[in-house]
Amino acid sequence: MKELERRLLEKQINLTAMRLVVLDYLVKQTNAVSLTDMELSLEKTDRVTLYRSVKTFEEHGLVHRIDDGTGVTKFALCQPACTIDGHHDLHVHFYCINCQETHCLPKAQIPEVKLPCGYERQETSLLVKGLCSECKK
Amino acid sequence: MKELERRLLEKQINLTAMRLVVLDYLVKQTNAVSLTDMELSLEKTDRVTLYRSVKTFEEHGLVHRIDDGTGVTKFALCQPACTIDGHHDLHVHFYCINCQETHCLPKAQIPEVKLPCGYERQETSLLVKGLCSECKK
DNA sequence: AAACAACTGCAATCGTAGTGCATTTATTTC
DNA sequence: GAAATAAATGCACTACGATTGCAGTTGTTT
Repeated sequence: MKELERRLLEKQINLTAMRLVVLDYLVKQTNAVSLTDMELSLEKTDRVTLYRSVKTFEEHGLVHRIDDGTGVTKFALCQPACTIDGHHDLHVHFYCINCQETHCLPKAQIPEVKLPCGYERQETSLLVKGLCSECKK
Repeated sequence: MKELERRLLEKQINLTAMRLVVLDYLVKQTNAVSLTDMELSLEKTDRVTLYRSVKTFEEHGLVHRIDDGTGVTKFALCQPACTIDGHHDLHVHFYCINCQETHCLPKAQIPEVKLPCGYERQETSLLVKGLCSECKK
């Protein structure tokens, strides 16, 4: 359990029982999860508390939010490079239209995009929809 | 006005007064628009009818939906290549965090992305957030 | 003109995001 | 260690976009 505490402190997030539970849940996931996913999986938790816990995590660079086009925001743990100063990981996200799961593809980096003159980039997100390797079989 | 009618018929969309009004509005926009935008701009229109009109347009490859991360779906006219069989245009979308407008960048094509083994791509979307050329000044 | 299909508009529902506030828990200060 | 203060939590409630059901309307076909 010390590992979880270390991860929170490392990002300057105060330790609470709730946050440890949420982080514990997140590290066990292989997919991005929604608030509803968390709410259903974690007993006796309040949705708003989850909402704010995850928001805190996001602000401190511990998780990132993923918009997979379903209209429901999902969350996943960040790579270590993300800090309170910003999310520095530029990986692709994949949404499987069959199993409806959303994965991070850390090995697929978002390529450079040429913007029209005068435009300034601050964030980039790339979402691929299709069939994941499991559903493709 | 014949031009608008032609565009609908070309995509096998039945002509109605409502649809002509919606299409007329869309061709005049330089940004992607939300249902609420349309609702406020077009007098005496019902949100649901707009919803269904745009949905029909989308299904017939006349408009595409854009998820700009704001949680509100936006719509914009497609390039001619889009048909009832799918949307074939792979341009980048840009969301300006200052003016909060969303543009299509037809000249910025989405680069090829290498997926992990076994994954099958069906759609790709790329969103850049930052400052548009107007707001950068 | 009757029959049918397509379209429209109102009412209502659903689900997620988000806020306000009172209570609890943790931390600091004396 | 107790009071004061700050942070975190949980409940109630609001806001809003997306979507469906259904009845009424319009348009088409025969």
